[in-house]
Amino acid sequence: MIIQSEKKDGTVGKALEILDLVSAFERPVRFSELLSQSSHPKATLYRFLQTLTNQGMLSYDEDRQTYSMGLRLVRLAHSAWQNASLASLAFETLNVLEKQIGETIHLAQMENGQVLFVDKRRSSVLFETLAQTGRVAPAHCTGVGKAILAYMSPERLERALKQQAFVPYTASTHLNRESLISEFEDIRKSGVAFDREEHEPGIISIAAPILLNNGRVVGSVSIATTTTRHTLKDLETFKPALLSATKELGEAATTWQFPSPK
Amino acid sequence: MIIQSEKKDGTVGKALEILDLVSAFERPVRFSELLSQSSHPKATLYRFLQTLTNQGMLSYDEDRQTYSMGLRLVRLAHSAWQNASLASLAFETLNVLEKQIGETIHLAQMENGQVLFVDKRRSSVLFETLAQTGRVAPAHCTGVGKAILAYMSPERLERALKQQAFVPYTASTHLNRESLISEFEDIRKSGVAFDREEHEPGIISIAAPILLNNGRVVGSVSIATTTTRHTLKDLETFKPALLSATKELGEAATTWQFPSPK
DNA sequence: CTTTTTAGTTCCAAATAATGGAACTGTGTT
DNA sequence: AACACAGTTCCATTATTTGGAACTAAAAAG
Repeated sequence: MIIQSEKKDGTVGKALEILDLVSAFERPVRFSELLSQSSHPKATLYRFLQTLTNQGMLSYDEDRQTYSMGLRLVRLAHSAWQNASLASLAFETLNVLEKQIGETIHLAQMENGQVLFVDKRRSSVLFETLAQTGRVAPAHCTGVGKAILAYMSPERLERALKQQAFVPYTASTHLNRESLISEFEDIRKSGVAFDREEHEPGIISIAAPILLNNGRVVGSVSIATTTTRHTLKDLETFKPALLSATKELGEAATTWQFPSPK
Repeated sequence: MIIQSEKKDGTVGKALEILDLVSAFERPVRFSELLSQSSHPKATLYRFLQTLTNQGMLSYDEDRQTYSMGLRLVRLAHSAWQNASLASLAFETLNVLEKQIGETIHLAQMENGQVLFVDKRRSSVLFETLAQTGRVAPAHCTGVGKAILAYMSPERLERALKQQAFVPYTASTHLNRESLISEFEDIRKSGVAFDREEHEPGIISIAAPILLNNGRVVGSVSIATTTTRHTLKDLETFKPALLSATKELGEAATTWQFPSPK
């Protein structure tokens, strides 16, 4: 879905590419399945899988001869989540917002042109959005994604747009760069981005960027609901609470010296 | 704390070692700090950090010149957590147990000789244990750890014991292999392991292994509390509920063909 | 303001590790 | 028993990693 950056990072880059490959299957996968999806020769792929398994980045089921993602990733990711994501910083603010709003709340950051959810609060168990912590979604068709894109520097934006595949998830999904960009001015004017069922039918959201003092955008927060429960107009009423939360987060991120993305 | 397995896995292994190194700092870290902790020459370490940053496994803060863990790990770990951990499998069972017991519940698996928490339910916010999802703890001084060790095959156990550093966290922590092993027979006889303030003063727990039909242990569940709220005797009363939950999980894991660790 | 120290970055020939075609092994199938 | 197929090992060739040293930029000392 996402157009991969074709950087040359030697052996390490290739190995990590294989992690992405295994991850894409979302289930235990056989050697031959991976081989058919990979450009590497048999022996090369085999050796990579051995190394990664050995290292705990993958796990191998001997009985079924299948590879899946390894638990070492869970350990390493905990560290990332704690020390390099907005999640720890935002914990209390999201608690407050959650209580105040009573709808599903997402905290997202950009990762390689995609939206990465680093926290999620689900007030109602009656509906599930696709998002969970650690999950990714396309940027071009989500509230959180558009809220971030609209505030990016031209260079960052250019890089991010190149990574968008503009997959048409629903009838209202932006289908190309121009259509998407045309929305940005409105977003900057109002300070919020709406997801008008662009990713999932029946799911709408309002999202706002988290901005550092220097103007750089580091992430975004969204309030999501279903069309059966609320209209876009209803979401508008959450705007003050949302903006107050994102303002607080922006200040916290600045104070805590959260890295400004270039 | 953990004795690293000194396997030679070429460039990829070395790169991943550096991820562990950065992770160990638990905060953004400068090049020179890493250099002093690493056996690599300056230029080599420098190149590794570049590659890993480039790949999103680390993130680099240009202003402060510090490295932290990268968000790509969070994305990859989501996949691991969903498809290769007991967490998805155990979700409902833990929900039930949580309601039934009203104490903190942990779901753990082994990762490189350490206990890795793959889910945690905190019924009371009044006390915090060190455990969170993705966090690791030593095996030799935790209920979840001992419950797993006691049921391991001799070969697995030997490997795991070699990785124990026997750090004395409290006065009751097992200080050597023999002391630890001497407890295993009791654990197997009763089916549960107790943490008698061996990891954190004031924190006790009862834990039980999750066993596949073929007898292999894949993880464990614990119920933890504080000494101010309960005694070890009180924990004993949770035993039936705990064992019923782990039995259910063992059956589920067998049915769903959860990989048997060798 | 100049010198010195320290931290981070680049370079390149030598050393080492990755590569992949082909041969091999083991399991299941006709 | 012969075959097909998935997975594994081998090893000479090729390409990448390696790290000492030189370099640059920024900070501290004089």
